[in-house]
Amino acid sequence: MEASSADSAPRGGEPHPDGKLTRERMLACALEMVDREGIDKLSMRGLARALGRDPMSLYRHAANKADLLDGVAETVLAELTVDPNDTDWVAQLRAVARQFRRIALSHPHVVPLLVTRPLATPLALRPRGTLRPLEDVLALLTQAGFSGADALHIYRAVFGFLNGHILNELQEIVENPEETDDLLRLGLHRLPIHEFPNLRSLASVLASYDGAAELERGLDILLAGLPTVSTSAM
Amino acid sequence: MEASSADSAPRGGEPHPDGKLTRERMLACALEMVDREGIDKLSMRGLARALGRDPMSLYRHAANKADLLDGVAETVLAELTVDPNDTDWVAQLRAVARQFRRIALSHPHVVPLLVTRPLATPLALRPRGTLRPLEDVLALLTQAGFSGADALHIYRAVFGFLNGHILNELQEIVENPEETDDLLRLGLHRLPIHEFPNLRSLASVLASYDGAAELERGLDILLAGLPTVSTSAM
DNA sequence: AGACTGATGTCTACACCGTAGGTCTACGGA
DNA sequence: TCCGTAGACCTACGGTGTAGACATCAGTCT
Repeated sequence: MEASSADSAPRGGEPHPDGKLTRERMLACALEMVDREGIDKLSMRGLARALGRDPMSLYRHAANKADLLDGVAETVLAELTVDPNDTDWVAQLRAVARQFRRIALSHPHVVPLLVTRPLATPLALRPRGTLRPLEDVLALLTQAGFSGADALHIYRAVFGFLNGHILNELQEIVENPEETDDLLRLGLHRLPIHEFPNLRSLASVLASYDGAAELERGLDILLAGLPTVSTSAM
Repeated sequence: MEASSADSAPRGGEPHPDGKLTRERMLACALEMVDREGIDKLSMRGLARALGRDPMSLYRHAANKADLLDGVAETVLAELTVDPNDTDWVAQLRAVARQFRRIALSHPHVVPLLVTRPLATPLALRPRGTLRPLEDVLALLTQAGFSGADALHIYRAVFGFLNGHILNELQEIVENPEETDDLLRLGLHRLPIHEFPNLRSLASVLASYDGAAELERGLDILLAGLPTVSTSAM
């Protein structure tokens, strides 16, 4: 008996960790694997191996692999909390934005899921945890006196910008981190000089990218510009 | 001879279209398939079938499947043209933005590639066609009198916003297009009323989303705000 | 002319994948 | 006591990406 159960969970994690397998445990483990090795290294079989279970048991807690990925995205997004009762809506949105950035940076491999999964699913069918921030921001803004339409508009502007920003920030990858010369560090020396003169000349600027500052400046522009245009154009 | 060649390319497209298989032809076919059925329905074998070739021949023109996907993204992005000599940089950026939106909307299934692929590759190793718009925008802005650093900053702001916007716009999916009632059309009736009151009450606003207008308003805010902050904060 | 070389296409094979369908077990309520 | 149901497991099927060996052929050099 022990032989067969040991055989059914041969490699990796504990053979039978303890107690039952819950959706949370499964998602937590999946998140850990994605954080470590990236999305496309996550397989149902590999996840089951890490949990010490049979691959098929996962389907008790997730309908699909797609559903599992949705769950991972939801888990990460659940770290984001919005206080709909804050009376200073600008400050609250800033706080949310900083939070969002921090979460994205600490789970960079999940970001593709965050931006990509909603493209496949109509709003109302998305995992509920995903809709929570939307609902809460709407509450925040209507309590601040905005109409529903304007609230939605502001939500879209802020989160659109936020998604764009973290996509930008996560693209800053240094090729040879140990190099001291910026041009070599970024690998820009391979670009033909006559084809990409501007890009090459920006090596030092590219190397000193400051994501946090960039986010703040974007928010400055956005939050300053938003209320002035919001009602007039709709 | 004919028998064996017909056997090697059994289903789908022409058996041996004509002439050689080029990278362009392969990418064009791949793009077509992605546009039709989405990214994850694209397999090397399926693509080969559609081309009437052996799956392995694809590897003469793409190192990987990843490389092939990069190629598809590059192909699409190549439709984007920037005129670096336009003396009105604001107008030119607006034109680029509208172009970008149009391209993204006509290849919605490629958008995940566009926003996601650069996350894996350091700037200098990205497909050249992908860097072309960046270089050209930098040229446009430095010719307009901006410093390199400011030019880069503006590029990031605009394209970050652009990415965010189209991610937003592509999320607008109606569940039952034939329904007339907005709440049902969007499927919002499934959301528990007491948990998502704000969201549910916005059915009509959600249903009348106008992407083009939204883009213009965002550009208004961004382009108005950008020059005023650009040098002062760096 | 003949040999060599490199690009291109083809075939086979391998390890891995997602998951349909069925079975075994344990348990809680009737 | 019996049944229903939830959880876990096993087997099996039809796919996947791609390594590695081989075939074909155009061109180039001798």
